[in-house]
Formats: sequence, structure tokens, C-alpha cells
Amino acid sequence: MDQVEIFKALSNKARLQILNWLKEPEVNFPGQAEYGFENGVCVGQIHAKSGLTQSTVSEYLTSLQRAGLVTSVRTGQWTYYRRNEETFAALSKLIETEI
Amino acid sequence: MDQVEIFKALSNKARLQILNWLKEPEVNFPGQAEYGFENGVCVGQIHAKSGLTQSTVSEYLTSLQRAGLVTSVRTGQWTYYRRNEETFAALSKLIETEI
DNA sequence: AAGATATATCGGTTTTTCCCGATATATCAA
DNA sequence: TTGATATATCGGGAAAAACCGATATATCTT
Repeated sequence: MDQVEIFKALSNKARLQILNWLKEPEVNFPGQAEYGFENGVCVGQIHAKSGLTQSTVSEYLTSLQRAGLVTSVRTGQWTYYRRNEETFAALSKLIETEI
Repeated sequence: MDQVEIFKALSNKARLQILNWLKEPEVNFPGQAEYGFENGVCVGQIHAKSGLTQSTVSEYLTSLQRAGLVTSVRTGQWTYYRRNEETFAALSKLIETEI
């Protein structure tokens, strides 16, 4: 767990917004319903909601993944992203006790 | 509490190091002993230990203060900085529940 | 195979961050 | 007042981040 990388990933309003949306995929990405929420939400759904370009959203998701804040699964032509709650729990504890 | 500002402040190895040093001022800043630790540690002590220039350390401490991660007290020609544990606790909880 | 769709990557411009050295400001000591 | 000490601020060069549009890659459909 690279602390600096995690904090950098969290140092951006759009990325925080995405993470927050991913807390409740069913609520925030109804368009995902027909494909299910098991693996997370695909890039296009996030792109559509974000107001950012597709390339920017893709980059942001990659950076969140590098930081360990989300995980991804590729299925066919889609890549699904979802929160990695373990990292959030570990980060919370880290701030409480180590930093 | 500006989340982005806090995470930006934490997105730097040197600043994380300073915060960590400030967890145990008596251990990490023995040179401060003759002036006491009540108000924190003065800039010069941190500068001496950091390997960064005085101006950089001063700026970093200011940014940590803007984020609410430290507080400062000016006494004579010295400015003492210490951790603001309330912010760390609040941030930990924030990550656990909101972000 | 050809076209459509989804995502990732590449190249680039603008803004921000990282640091520095120099200088300004404030206090203290003589 | 003069000089020393501590900190803050200013100006700037180099590196990184924030986006974007264009393009590449991979899969799906027909």
C-alpha cells in the first residue's frame, strides 16, 4: 500500500466523486442494471455521468486501481470497476494509528 | 474540512515524514527539549532534520496548517507546529464512512 | 471480413506542485 | 540602534497532474 499514491489518487474532486458514486452503483448507475452490478460499473456509465472525456475517465480509473482503491474485471468489451473496500478500511486504520 | 486540500497535503513523502516525526516530538526533536514541547516543535528543528531548505519547510508547514493537519503558535521569533489530532481522527472516520 | 462498440493509450497544452535561492519581516540581544 | 536569529514570502525552473482529441486495440455482431 503506497501511501503517497493513495493520497494522490484521492486529491482530485472528480476521482472522489467517482468513488462516491461507486458506493451505491444501483442508485447512481441505473443504466448498468441490465448488465448487473456484480462486477461493478463499466467505464462508459461513469463517463456518461462524469462530464469528462472517455480518455480522462479511463485514466482516472486506472490511477484509482493503481492505488488499490478499486478493482477491475474485463468481460468482453467492457471493463467493470468497483470499490476495493479493504483498502479504504486499511487506510482509515492507517490514518488512525500510523500516520 | 476540505477533503481535496487534506489529501493534497498528504500526497508528499516529505510532508508525511514531518507529520510522522511530530507524533513523537521528544524522540525526534531532542534539540527542542530546552524550549519545551508544550506548543510543538519550531520550524528550525524540522528544517534541520529534513534535508530541505528552510523556505520549503516553512511552505510545507503552512500547507499542512491550511489543511488543518497541524496548528501553529508564534512565540517570540519562533513558530511552533504540532499535530492536530482532531483532524486525523475526523479524516479516519470520514474514510471509514463517507468517502 | 467488415463495421460497430468499449476501452486504453498517445501526444499535447495548460495548470499545479516541487523545490530552490534570495529577500523581506519580525523579534531578540547588546 | 545595530546586528543576529527565526520565519515567511517572492520569483522562478523543472517536473508532474489535469485534462483533452485523436488513435489504437480488443471484442462483438453480422
